[in-house]
Amino acid sequence: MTATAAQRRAQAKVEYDAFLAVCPSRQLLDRVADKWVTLVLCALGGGSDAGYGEPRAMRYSELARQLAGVSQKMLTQTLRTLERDGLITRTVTPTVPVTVTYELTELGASLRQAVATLKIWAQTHMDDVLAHRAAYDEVPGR
Amino acid sequence: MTATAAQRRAQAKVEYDAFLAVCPSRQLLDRVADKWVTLVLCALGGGSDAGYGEPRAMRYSELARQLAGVSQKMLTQTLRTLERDGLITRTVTPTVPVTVTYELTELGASLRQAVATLKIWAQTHMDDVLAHRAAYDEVPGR
DNA sequence: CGGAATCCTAACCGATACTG
DNA sequence: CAGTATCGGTTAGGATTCCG
Repeated sequence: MTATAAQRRAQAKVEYDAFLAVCPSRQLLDRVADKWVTLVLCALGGGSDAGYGEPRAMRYSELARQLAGVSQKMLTQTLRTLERDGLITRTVTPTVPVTVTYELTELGASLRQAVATLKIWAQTHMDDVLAHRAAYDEVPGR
Repeated sequence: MTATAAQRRAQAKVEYDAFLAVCPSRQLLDRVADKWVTLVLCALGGGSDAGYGEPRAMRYSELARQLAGVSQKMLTQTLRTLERDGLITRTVTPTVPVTVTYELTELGASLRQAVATLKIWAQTHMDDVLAHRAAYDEVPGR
């Protein structure tokens, strides 16, 4: 007996998943998708979400203060993955107590620029989206 | 007794969370973050992840076939939120059995363009990222 | 100060079954 | 064909505690 329809579908799914796993866009999106990734990028980029300054190095505790909502677990985790991906650098200065600073790499800065274009879109069109959303929610039967 | 340090931190967190909740960039990112949102946008945009065609209407089952990994629950859910946000339209044709087609709106098409810039970045820099990642993983003690 | 390790809950999501 | 409804497993992520 040859493959059933269900088996063929399962196979297609596996292949598609494998494709997505190595798709560069997908990998990037998975990074950017993370709430704290973009916020850290922003903070190190020298601006809060509005307004831009010069990129600058920040200490762990500075970041924790600026991103008020983050747990230290998520902050550490986020910083690790960003370091691993070469988007930021981690510098340990052996003072007492120890001082750790984080800074955008060139690669990280360029990613921040790319993400900024999404921000532009958001500022231009997000009120449209919200209007549609409100209109949609007006209709009772759904 | 006035507010403790812990209380002040908690307060800051609440305010920051509230800020993020209404931040347009954040709201957009939360949408784009969704794995299937970008893939549906892409499919309706007429291209798989590589290559572009003309935007075109697609039926529910066509989408399900092209996005091989998606469960019908996630597909429906994704389509609903996109429709709610005015990014796609849903058209029901009362044939027997019923035919439903989805199509990008102008707004949706423009978002797809914006996301495409991220794709450019990915194609340009993602191998750098992967190289950093591999180098980082080489070092045993972490 | 800058973490690492542990526990625990909320949500997400897939699989399955049923419907107009 | 194009969904809706329900159940259950997985897991992301917060709170807490401890360490160099």
